[in-house]
Amino acid sequence: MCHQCNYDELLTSANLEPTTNRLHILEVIGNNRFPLSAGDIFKTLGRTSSINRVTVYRILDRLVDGGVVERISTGGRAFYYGLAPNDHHEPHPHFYCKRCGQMDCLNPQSLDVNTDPLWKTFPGRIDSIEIRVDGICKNCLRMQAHGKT
Amino acid sequence: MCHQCNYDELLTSANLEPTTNRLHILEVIGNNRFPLSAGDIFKTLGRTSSINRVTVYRILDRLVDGGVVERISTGGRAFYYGLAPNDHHEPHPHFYCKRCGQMDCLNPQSLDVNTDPLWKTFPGRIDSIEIRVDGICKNCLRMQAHGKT
DNA sequence: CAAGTCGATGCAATATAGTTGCATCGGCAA
DNA sequence: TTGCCGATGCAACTATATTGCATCGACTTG
Repeated sequence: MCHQCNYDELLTSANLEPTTNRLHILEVIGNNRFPLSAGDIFKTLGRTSSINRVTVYRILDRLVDGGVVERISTGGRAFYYGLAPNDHHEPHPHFYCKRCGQMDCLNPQSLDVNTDPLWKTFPGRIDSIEIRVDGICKNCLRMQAHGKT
Repeated sequence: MCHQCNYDELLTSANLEPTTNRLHILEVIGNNRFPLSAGDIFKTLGRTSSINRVTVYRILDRLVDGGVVERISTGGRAFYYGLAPNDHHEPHPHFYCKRCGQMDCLNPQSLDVNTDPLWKTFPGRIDSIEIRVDGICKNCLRMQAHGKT
């Protein structure tokens, strides 16, 4: 959830016209405290407005290109999307529950990573570093313990 | 490339019969110095033997379940597979070139990660931590510079 | 205003990666 | 011999994402 980001501004500063659809998508992503898949976003939007599935994909591509939104790979098949790191959002690792597919944001401090050696020695261009923790979330563990697998 | 791993042994110690197909797949993965996608593996095998696409997927699943092979997510759509960390193979981060799709193994020392805070505070079960660096590889950068985009 | 241009969007078709259901084959045990 | 079982193959299917082409509406230019 982000009370500090002005979505309209985020869009224009990425050279993207703030169309209704784009704002809607950005709001859905920004108002969520964990990353969502394109499908999730499509379903959420479908409840209130009418938008084409393809448009969702296309807008997500543009948002990612513009650096407004971050594309996160899961241990599963779909990509997830969250607000890209900016003044209000530190980069942070994610947790992916292999059982329920839920993806969560971890505290930026929960992993202490020193990337200096990499930047000094790597011969190509580095755009981003993604850290994902895979496992079973608290909820699924509890259900499993109760035999409700 | 692994001269130290005995693939047959790796399989049996994971309670998997060392069938020809399994050995072939494990060899392809182990003899490669960077992770491969299921499609890559299928194509490689197809040159010398005849194996079904589905069998490749199924064997890969078993190998991952058995902890012999590691499933790595890319910035792209397919999973990649490499030998799982063992006595001869330290866990290490990977680099994914967004241009050519090539995935590379990075030196285990290239990133210095302290996971202690996470293990202490995380309420669920942690199975693995995946670190991926995305960007453009040396080769693609060079081609770009020469205008051969 | 008419004509042209362009980005945003929609719809249908297609591509890609992976999965499922069911049949068969070969080895091994009863 | 018979029955069982895991490994494999084949075809169909699913989920996710992408492409091609048409349309619409805002804006520009004459």
